[in-house]
Amino acid sequence: MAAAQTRIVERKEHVFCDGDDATHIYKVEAGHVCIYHMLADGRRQVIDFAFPGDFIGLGVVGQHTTSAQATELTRLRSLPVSELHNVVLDNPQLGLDLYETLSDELSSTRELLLSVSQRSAHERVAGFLLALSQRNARRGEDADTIVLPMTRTDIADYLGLTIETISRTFTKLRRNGLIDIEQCILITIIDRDALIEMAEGPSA
Amino acid sequence: MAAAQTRIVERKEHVFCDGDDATHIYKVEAGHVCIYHMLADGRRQVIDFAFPGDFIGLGVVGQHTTSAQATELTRLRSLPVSELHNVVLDNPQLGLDLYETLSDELSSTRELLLSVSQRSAHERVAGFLLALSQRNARRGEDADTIVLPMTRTDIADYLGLTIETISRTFTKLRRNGLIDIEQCILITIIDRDALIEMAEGPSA
DNA sequence: CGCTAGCTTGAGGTCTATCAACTGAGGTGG
DNA sequence: CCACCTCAGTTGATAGACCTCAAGCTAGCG
Repeated sequence: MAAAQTRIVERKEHVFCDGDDATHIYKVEAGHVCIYHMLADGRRQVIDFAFPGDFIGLGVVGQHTTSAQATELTRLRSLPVSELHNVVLDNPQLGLDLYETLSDELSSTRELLLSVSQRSAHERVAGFLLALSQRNARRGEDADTIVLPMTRTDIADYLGLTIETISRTFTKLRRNGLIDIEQCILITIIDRDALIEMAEGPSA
Repeated sequence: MAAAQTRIVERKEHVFCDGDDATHIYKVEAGHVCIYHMLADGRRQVIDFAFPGDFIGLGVVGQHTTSAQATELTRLRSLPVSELHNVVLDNPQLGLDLYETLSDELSSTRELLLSVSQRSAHERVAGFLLALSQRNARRGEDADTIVLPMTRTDIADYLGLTIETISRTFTKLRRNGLIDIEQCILITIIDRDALIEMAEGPSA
């Protein structure tokens, strides 16, 4: 990663846009990035949220087919894809690594597809919170305290719901004592088992 | 592909199952394969339909995370993944090719996600038929005649709808003169423009 | 000829979107 | 320092799309 450079992106600023030439790949160092797809009629599908340590812009050959927008002040490291090609040809193992990274991305997109397609609003929201919690745990942070780095709109477009439904579901979870919410963005998991049960759906 | 072997799979028989070791990759030569994911409570998400010429089993490192079931008598060519690894290490370019293949798969999964998440039942079904039509056209076959190689249940689980909704939507398309249906599986596109308009949704 | 699997059709109910009003926080300018 | 504005979120009422349950139909097959 000799040719890697640091790039700072403001809140709401785009890292790249749909249709841009895919010139770089990026690694998030600090902050968060929202990856999404836009339809002609204004409907939006959020595909992923990139957290510190995550790569974005991978698996793209010509032009980007998604847009990437920082949800807050974000620091990235960028590597030109031309460089990437050279590095891969020199080092075949890296090609396999990229293949595996991409394969992870594929399976997480499938997981999201499954949620959006088959699960109710409650299940999706509960599952979303648990996924964030697990991410915290993996990073050695507190699994029960979640700081949401994205807006309700982002969550809604990610889960295929409306902001009203997200809001109502959060409120219901709070009323039922499963979670606590402070200042909209700080979520504390109180009854994890109930949350898991809700995420898993009716019979399971 | 020196080590490739032919394999015949009966209708309803599985090529591989969720949890199996990913020992081979396959190329469909004749017939059709349905790739899906199963939830504990019986809900199913069909991820893809593999047509002749398509690869299946790519992008998997340890165990399969999906199941693959033939929808009819199907002929495959199989290559052990051990072989694949060797070939890639010998030939770095192939690694990049796999990377690109996988990247196509990722973008088509995202496309499906977009449909399931943001589009109405009518839009999804119309889009599904048009996609099949385009596939025919690409293969030099008649773009207006579609032979469905899968059941209503498969389509429903693919589009995140119920079989009843699929059936009703087909009936409505037929009544409105957009398509013709013979013996459930033979679909003829009559008014392609109207079908495109329906697939694209309200404003677009 | 009866059976099963897959498909169609109908009636009724529910979940979530839509529309709309309200609240609170944060920023800006007078 | 306060008034004003905007943006994000919450809450309520209503409507509609799709699911669920149920019955009937057709084709293939033993």
